[in-house]
Amino acid sequence: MRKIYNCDPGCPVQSTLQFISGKWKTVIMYHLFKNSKLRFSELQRKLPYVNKRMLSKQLLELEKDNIIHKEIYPVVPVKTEYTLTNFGKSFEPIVNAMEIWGENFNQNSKRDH
Amino acid sequence: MRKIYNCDPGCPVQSTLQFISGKWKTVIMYHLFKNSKLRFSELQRKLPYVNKRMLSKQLLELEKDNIIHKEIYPVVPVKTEYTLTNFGKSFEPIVNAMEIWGENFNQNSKRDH
DNA sequence: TCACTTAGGGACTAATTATTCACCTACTTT
DNA sequence: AAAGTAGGTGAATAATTAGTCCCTAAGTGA
Repeated sequence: MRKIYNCDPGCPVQSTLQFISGKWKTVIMYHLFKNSKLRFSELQRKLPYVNKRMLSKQLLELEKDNIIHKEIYPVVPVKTEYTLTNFGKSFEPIVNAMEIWGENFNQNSKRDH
Repeated sequence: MRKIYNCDPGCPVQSTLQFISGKWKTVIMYHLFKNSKLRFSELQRKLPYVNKRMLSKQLLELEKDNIIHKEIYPVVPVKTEYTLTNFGKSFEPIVNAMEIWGENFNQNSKRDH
């Protein structure tokens, strides 16, 4: 279980971190911003370094926090689809800023090498 | 030791996370953006829920990653000052976005209650 | 009938992070 | 001489995260 820190009322960054701290959450959200709808196996392919147990756990937490929505289709074999909720979408500026920073960094690393 | 994940080359968010994941890093950076220069004890006061061992470790990592700069004044008792490097400052859009999101969230929580 | 499919869950262990607590330096104040 | 100060560090422990391996459901195709 995640511990929710009793944030210093003056610290908005802390409030934000409650939801998105964790190593994979923003990455998952990033892929959902890019694709809007992804199946479990598609997410697995996009995050090959995260094993499925972990991925599953992170998705559960994101769902519990109402950041993503899971739709289960009772077909065989079963199919699931994950989408961002409106609440989840409110994190877009943050994920965007992270994306931009990372792209820049990757560019510079390539050049400097 | 932090593990640096061999990022999927296509995942800029991962690149970003290498530097700022961790529970307190962005909070520390946030305070340094607000104040530009802070002593160890001032940071302690701003993050009362983080003990100083942890604070010290996070500061060390941030310094190692060249995100902050530490200036030691050899007076008695010793005095230190932390500032953001230029590299550290490049994270401003991210920390800003987190600040804005958190402020909004705090506002809404207040209203909804 | 056997194997294969997708999307996980359960039990367990390993690795990493966070936290506590006591201790240090080198001088100043009481 | 004892206590206080700022800014830490080391050892030990607690808590959290990550990873492995095996299991299930309910068809489909060979």
